Amino acid sequence: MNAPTPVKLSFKAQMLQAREAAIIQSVNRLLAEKGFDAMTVDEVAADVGIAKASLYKHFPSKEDLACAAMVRVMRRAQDFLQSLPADASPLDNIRAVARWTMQVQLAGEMPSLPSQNSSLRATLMKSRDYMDGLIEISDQLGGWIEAAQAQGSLNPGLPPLVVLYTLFARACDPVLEFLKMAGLHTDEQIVDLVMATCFEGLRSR
Amino acid sequence: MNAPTPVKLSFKAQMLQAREAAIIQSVNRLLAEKGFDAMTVDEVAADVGIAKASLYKHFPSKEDLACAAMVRVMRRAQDFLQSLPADASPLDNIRAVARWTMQVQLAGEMPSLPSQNSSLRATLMKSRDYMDGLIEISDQLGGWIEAAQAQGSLNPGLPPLVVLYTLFARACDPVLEFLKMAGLHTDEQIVDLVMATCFEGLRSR
DNA sequence: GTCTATAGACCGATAGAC
DNA sequence: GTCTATCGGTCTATAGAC
Repeated sequence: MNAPTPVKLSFKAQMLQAREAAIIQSVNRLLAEKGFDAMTVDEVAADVGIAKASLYKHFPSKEDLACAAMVRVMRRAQDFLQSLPADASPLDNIRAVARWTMQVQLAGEMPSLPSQNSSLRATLMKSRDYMDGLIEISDQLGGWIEAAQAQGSLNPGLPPLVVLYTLFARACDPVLEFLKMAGLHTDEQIVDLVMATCFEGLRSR
Repeated sequence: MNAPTPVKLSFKAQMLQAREAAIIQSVNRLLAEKGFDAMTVDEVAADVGIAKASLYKHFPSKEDLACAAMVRVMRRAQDFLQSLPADASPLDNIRAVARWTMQVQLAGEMPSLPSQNSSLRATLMKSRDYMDGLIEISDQLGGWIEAAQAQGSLNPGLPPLVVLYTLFARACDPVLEFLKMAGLHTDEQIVDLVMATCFEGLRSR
């Protein structure tokens, strides 16, 4: 066996990477519009335009497909976090993240997983990419939350964990979908309205 | 065929009703703890302690089982609405309903349905009991929302529909489940915290 | 000519329906 | 208790790159 030249290797790797990206994009879209249970592996293969067996060359199970999609959105979230201006206030950063999350969901690009599926949970927990991303995002947000509370722009009476979970929950808030179905507001108006209920609350100020 | 005596009919009806109540209670519990997709009809039959065929005597499909559970919680909600003191303020009533909804969810008695399943949606929409209950609850809450906004206790800048959907969404808020898993707070504390984020918002007042 | 990746048939299990 | 459909996962023959 000859050692493959760097060029050859890079080309093959590029091919693999490109295809994997296409797979993950399809999975992401299908997870967003149908959810994990309703999404079938055959469907994914058909959507990508490859055979099912080829899928299994890349990902050993349906759970791993979903996991890859989750890792992808988390990477996107991390990229967004890094793109925020360094001189912005903690509250502005937190608001920007919440807004971004809702925009992704309204754009139909937020994969939705059932929170009860245990085999899926196990796969996610075993994935270093997923867990590392989750922890890094949580740490980043956690720091901003505590800073915002210290300077009084976020309610200091709330445990930071409650604030963190409340922000995460915006990624799967059914209110966005319901308001979109109602058809009375543009996507941007919907985001503004839910941002208001989230940060200002339902009561008058 | 003899015409059945009133006593006999009432007895038979009672039996049917009792069994149906048992079925719906099992379905409700299973829907709450596993969700619609993960719940199997065999499981329901085993839980009730009857044959699967008997289930189909009562409910023609899995979707109808779920629908019956939804009608049940809606009845419970309507009963709760009627139990509220007549002299309470609109805001107090709204808060009481939100609190009740979260308590039901934390007690593991809130059936959770996938919002994307179209055959399930179709079954719900066709059910007069479900739709009537939903409309009645929405009307009741809608009246309180507008009254609360008129007297300035709820933010009048929010469309009433947004407030209504935000309240409904508390029935499936994943923050409750996450906080419960974290194990740092009692159920009552969790409800208080989420009530605070919902009505007062994340920002300081 | 060899070797890899693919396409598409195929299998076993499971769940809904009757 | 059976029947059928579907889905996750596997197997094999083949096409094409080198």
